[in-house]
Amino acid sequence: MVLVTIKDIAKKANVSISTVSLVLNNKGYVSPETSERILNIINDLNYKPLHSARKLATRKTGNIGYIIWENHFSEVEMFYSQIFLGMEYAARESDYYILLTTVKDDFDPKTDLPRFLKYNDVDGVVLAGRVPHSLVEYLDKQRMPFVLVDYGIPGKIYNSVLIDNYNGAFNAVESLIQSGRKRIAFVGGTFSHPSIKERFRGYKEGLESSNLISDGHLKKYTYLEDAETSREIGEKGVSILLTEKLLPDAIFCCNDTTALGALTEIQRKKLKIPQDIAVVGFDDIPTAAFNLPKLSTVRVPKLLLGKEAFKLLNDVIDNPRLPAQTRLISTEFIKRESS
Amino acid sequence: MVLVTIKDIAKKANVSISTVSLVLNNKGYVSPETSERILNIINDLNYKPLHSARKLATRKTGNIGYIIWENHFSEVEMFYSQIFLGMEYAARESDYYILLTTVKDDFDPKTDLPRFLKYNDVDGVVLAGRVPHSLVEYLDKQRMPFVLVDYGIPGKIYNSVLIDNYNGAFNAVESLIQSGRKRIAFVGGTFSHPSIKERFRGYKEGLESSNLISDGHLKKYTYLEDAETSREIGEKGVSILLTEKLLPDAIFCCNDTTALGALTEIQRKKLKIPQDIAVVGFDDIPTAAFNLPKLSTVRVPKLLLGKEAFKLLNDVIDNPRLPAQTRLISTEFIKRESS
DNA sequence: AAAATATATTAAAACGTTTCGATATAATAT
DNA sequence: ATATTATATCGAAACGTTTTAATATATTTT
Repeated sequence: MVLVTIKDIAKKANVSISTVSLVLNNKGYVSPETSERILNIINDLNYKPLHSARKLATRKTGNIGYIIWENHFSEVEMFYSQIFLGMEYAARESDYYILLTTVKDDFDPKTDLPRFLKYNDVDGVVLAGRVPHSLVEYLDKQRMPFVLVDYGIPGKIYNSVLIDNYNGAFNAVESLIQSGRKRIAFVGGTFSHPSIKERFRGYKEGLESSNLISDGHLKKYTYLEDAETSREIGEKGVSILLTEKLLPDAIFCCNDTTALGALTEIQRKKLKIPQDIAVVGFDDIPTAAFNLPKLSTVRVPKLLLGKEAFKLLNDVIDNPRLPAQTRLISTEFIKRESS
Repeated sequence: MVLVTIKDIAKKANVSISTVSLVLNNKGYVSPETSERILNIINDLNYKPLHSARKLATRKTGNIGYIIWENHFSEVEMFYSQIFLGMEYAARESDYYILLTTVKDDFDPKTDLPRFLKYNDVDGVVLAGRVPHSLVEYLDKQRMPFVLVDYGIPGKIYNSVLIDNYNGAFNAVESLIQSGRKRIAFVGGTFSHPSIKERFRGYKEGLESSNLISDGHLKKYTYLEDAETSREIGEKGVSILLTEKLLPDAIFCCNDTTALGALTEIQRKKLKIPQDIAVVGFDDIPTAAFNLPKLSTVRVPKLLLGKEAFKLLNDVIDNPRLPAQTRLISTEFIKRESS
């Protein structure tokens, strides 16, 4: 079972190697008859161009890297794995392979560079979620094409695919208001993350647009902690919010993980969901639909995020000096049992 | 910023290309002085051999594939992603890259072959968890080196890395017995999966070894459903088990996902965990530690599974005609709040 | 002292592609 | 009728490695 090469095809078709190559990449002029004959032979012999040879000749690697923070990958939520899957689906239509790797929190470009960057084995990189700024700067300096997904660095403009967090939050709050809620609280972590900031802004302006934001509202009904989001933050946030004389009648959480914690704590305090307090999350992670009660949330189309990131990266690779652009992906409010 | 090639190194070191290649792969005879000189220059110029050129010359792809069933990747649990991460860690010490892809449930080798197999872009493959038998047969026929992780096909012997499910279950049951439980039930799904079968066997023999398995015990206290494991199965199983006159005082679930469902249902029935009923799961998925109550479980070292799979696959690639072998990975019982 | 072996280095071929001219013919414009 | 352009094909170089066989010198064995 020896390898079938382009030479074999050329010989059998009575043409030169160049001609076969031309039909393979459909470039240049090849007569329809020749082309078809070659194509048939390629098919008959089940010929597949050797990746490494091809890549050597074209001086491309044919790979793109996908980098996420280690904690994000190991964590309960599948958020970033779903984005990866979206990329992988998109990649299937291309001839790129995707190399997934994680970076540690205390990443240092000097020593911790992912292998595929160290050895120049990728043509571009997608960075998902919170990611070391030093890594982004490194890529920028090396002129390695890259795209950020669901993250941004304040003051910098990079190619990125972002969730429309503002409108997602705005709409969710609007829905709560429409179902009669008056005292809508906010619980959130990682306030340094731009996405969370935007969700907070959407929450605030949602309230403002209905004149529901009295003096001191935010002071009373906001719990913000600058730590990685977790169920614990949700639990802690709720337990503090419930010390107010006038209890909140709804809680908008910065994401589902936090919201799940909030649900637990509310139940522990023997309050009814959604009768006493409604809860809404953000992201629509799988657990959200399985929890009891089922969590209302803002759905983020994760596969689509991955697909768009892949497409944008391709554009950047093909045209590296294009000015940086941002593509906004819109969300959808999913009403379940908790609101 | 042009590419530094082996030629540049050779020129600067006043040696031939061959010599540089020899030190690069430390093969053959090169004097220590020359070797060091070359190494220094390589370092100074930050030379990295071009992957594609190297792979073209050695007729290897430098990639290995990681295939999992699509549902396993998209699901709540991170089980198979953790195995992937273990492989990725191991791969970092090698010069392999790992290509992750998913296959659909109704996979057909004729049409759905992963791209890296279709185009011969991998040197070997790791298959994790339940996986289409037709795919395994295809790989076998093609003499593509492969390793199964956490799965086996009845009647076939393939290279595989398996969890010691039997002893894990046996020990878990033993621990329940030691804490005084007498009527230990079993709840499980996907009975066609060999791992689950083994867990059941460990459960059964654990009971037998303490003479706790009276006539009709299994009939009364076993709930088996041949569907993909889920929280629902846990809930359903418990709700049925709780119709017995003599309630079980412990439930051993085939995995954590099922156990989480069991917990929910027990709480819904207003029974106390672990006072009335103890619950033990299997796998130790991240959620297990965050749930309320925290789930006792049998920890499966997922990173290690990945690492061992990678190592075994390397052995198989280097020596394809070795008889198939199975490596068993042992587990650890983790006692938390639910038992 | 000659033969055999170990050490050190190299030239050149090979790996399987793509691509750049060059060449030849056919079709169209002048 | 000639010049120009479009169509079709190909030879050869290039991409950056590894590897085989050859050569040369140094060391050891007989």
